[in-house]
Amino acid sequence: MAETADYEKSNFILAIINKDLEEGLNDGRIHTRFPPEPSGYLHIGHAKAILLNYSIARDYQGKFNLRFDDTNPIKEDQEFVDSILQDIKWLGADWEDRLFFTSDYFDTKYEFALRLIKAGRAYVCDLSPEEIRDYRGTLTEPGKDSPYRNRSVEENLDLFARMKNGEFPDGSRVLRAKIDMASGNLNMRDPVIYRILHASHHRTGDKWCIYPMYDFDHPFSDAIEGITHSLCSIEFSDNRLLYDWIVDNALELYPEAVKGRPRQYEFARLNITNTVMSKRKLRRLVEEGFVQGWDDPRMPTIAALRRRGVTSEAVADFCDRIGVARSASMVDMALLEHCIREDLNAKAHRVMGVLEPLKVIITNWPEGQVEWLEIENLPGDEDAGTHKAPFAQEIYIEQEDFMEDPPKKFHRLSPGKEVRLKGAYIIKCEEVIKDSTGKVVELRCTYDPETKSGEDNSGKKVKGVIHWVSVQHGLPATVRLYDNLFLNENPDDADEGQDFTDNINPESLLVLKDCIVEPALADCDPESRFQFMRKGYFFLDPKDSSKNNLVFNRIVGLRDSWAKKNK
RNA sequence: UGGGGUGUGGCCAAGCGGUAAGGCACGGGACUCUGACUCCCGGAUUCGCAGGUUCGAAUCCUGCCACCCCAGCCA
Repeated sequence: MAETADYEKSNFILAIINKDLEEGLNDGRIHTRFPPEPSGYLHIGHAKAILLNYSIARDYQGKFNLRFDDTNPIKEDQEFVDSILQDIKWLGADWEDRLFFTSDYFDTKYEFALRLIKAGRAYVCDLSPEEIRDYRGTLTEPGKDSPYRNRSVEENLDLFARMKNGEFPDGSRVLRAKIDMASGNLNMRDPVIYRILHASHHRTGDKWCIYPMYDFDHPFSDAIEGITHSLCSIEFSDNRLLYDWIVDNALELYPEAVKGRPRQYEFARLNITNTVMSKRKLRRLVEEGFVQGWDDPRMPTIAALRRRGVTSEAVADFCDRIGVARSASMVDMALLEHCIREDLNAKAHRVMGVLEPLKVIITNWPEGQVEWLEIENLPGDEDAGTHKAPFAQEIYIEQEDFMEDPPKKFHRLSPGKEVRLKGAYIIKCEEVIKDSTGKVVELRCTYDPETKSGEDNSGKKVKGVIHWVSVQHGLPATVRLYDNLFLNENPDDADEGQDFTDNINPESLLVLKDCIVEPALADCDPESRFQFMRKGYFFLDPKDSSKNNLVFNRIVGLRDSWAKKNK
């Protein structure tokens, strides 16, 4: 679990909230929201936004809404609503009874549009999409007024009603806010606020053939719900001027519909090294088969993290530690891994699993004898109890724990040397058996009966302790080792003519099919995480694992200073 | 002379005029029946750069520089 920070959590948004509270804004109410569009899967960058909004509401005794921004039926689907709901629940952000859809307010929004028209602040424009773009001007040149800008209120009302009634084809007309075609802020150059879309909506069906645009819809929805602090990412900074324009107009023209004045604040979106976060890129990875799906454990999606075995507590701790600021940043993947290890170290029971087995025969062990040894579930935590592991004449150890010709400071097994088997005895390597190609296939060792774990009176001191599993009792398992999906810290750093997909790590997934795990894992809770001692943290794959076909995902490896030193 | 932002150690990030928090990463050491965990110790004379104001500046002012975002009838 996350430790409580020994310093005051501080960021610019909390500072704003504290100041607002001091000044008595919004009658002291704090109300946030998370507004996903149901058009894709959530990733860890969304988790940052969700947890930020949720924790602010929680910490200030405020409220947190979940509102789907479903204004574009062409891209949206119930399937995504379902997955998003599941992800947010998993993260622990509780919207209580405030699950909304922006489409719930389509009628109110239509009325608001009518009022804008009547106030002479919106007009129906017949320009084609290309013409609208041309009239908009460029970054450095002002735009020019649409020839339809000064239609009469009556004509606008009539045309807008006919748009709504489905009399015009898609793209033929739009409703625009009348603001300023010369504004330096492109969003203010008479933005489109309604477009014609003869598309069936996942919630409203065929009721509408005009749909509001985000810039019109979002601020108004915030105002309707009584949101006080509308947090979004930096790229919406330029939209804030329009956001305020809409809210001002709502307050003036439709006060009975709104519950206050929401303010928009922007913070930097999350980037993490060696992965990608944009919906477009994630979609390509899935559609072009670079990964096996949205929940492939190598993906940064919430679904993938969950499937991999990462806990929501670790994700929350991570989001807490990265902070909230406005500068573009790229957080080191090592921090996420650290948060995962810290969480799992405290709760994952220790078991033994041999990933790449090498058979060892204890020559002086009584044939057929089996001794059930006690293994602590969580060293240092007696309440976690123990479990039993069978020790017998034939065991497996890790191939890499034996070296015929070891380097200095190799604390494991080698010819004539001793090592302790975790929780069992000290053994000595007497003989190395090889196949015709010279590959080591078996070790003959002797054990010292005086060295039983916990009852060792031999006075022997060995540096190395290795894990093992009884051949006779071990359970076969498949283990999937995951590594960064991308070789580069920034996957977009690609050579001329290449793109991020050329930086994919060919070894991001390593499947080991001949692993052996201790029998205690036979009936384990599929929801629990384990530490395979000296190997890392593992989780039963929820999709592919079954009683007779154990499949473990490595959530994250252990820190390994030996491997690092020998790089 | 378009608009909006951002620049604090390798990566995040506090700081808001009183003399550089914290975390990750990294290096060194201790401990260890997980080369894990844990525990110590180490690091910015300096806050994009240059001037200025001040007894005193990362914090205020001026001017530069670098980088990010915006020209969907996407969100």
